[in-house]
Amino acid sequence: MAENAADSGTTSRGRPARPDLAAMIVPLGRALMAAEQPVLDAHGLTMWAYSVLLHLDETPIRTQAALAEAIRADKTRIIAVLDDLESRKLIRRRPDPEDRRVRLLSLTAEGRRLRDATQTAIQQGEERLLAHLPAADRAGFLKGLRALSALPELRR
Amino acid sequence: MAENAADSGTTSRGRPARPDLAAMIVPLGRALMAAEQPVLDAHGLTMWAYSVLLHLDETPIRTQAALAEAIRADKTRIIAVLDDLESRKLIRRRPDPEDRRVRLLSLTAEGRRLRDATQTAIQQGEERLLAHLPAADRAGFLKGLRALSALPELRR
DNA sequence: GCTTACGATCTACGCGAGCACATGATGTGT
DNA sequence: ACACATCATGTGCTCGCGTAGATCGTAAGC
Repeated sequence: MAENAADSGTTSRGRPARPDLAAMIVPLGRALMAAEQPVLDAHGLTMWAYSVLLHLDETPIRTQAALAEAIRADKTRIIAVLDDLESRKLIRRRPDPEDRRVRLLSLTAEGRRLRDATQTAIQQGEERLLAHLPAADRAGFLKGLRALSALPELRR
Repeated sequence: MAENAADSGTTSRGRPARPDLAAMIVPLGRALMAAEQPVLDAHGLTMWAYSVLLHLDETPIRTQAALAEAIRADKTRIIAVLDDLESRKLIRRRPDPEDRRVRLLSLTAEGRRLRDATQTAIQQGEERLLAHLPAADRAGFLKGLRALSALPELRR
């Protein structure tokens, strides 16, 4: 069918049939972050703090360096974030009795509550956006997005 | 069906059924840009320069400020980029006879050639990624992505 | 015990990006 | 003519971030 060239991404002669993926995805990411910002502000969290809360009890995180890498933050930058979260009793940070060099990080009940409340609010905003898509496109988009996110090629 | 809760984004009790969109899209965008970088280097273009070439004859751009806004760049930053592109004869920049304050920007033939070559190379890389998706998901992903990119809510 | 390795922390440096303001050339309204 | 707006451009400030190196406490191997 005539769509074949478009499906493969380029027409037979030169000019591509779609914008670059990055040219669509990067601005979309920017817009999503901008939409998140007021929600985060309302919950008293920075992006980094929110990232920390999100990742904290997903995978058992042992070292702060590991956490920093997981959320793609600099390990020197994460410290102030953790200090703040700890002082607000959202996370716990105490020396591992097994190896007192490492600080064991864990969410407090309050931290978990705040994370859930924030994430719910954020995803409600996202749902309003997704509502603009026809159901089929929306499902396909999410499925494709999750699959791409899981690709090891993009992990690093 | 059991998928309904997941489709609406949250389960009945609290914890969401999917990662935040931004948490998937932003890293994906980063990865795509990282994948683009070597290609751009090979073609002697920066991101900004490539953005300029991409946008230049899509919409009739009159002022440099308009171009800057279109590619979401700072209008003071774009000048050096234009200087470089002009000195390499990839774009033309000359005063509008109608209004000699504005500089009319246009792609040269060589600029168009370089843009096409670069974009083709970039999209080939993207296609290798998309190839990991089942055809149905891939089509749905692209369709959803294009629809979301076109949403006016995200435009600004 | 000594040496080496590792984790957390701090400080200093540099880069890239956005923002605000100034300037010079040019248009436009009165 | 004069006041004001607009465009391109330059300059300097500030932020956020990443990198590198130093320090301190702690482990682990010899």
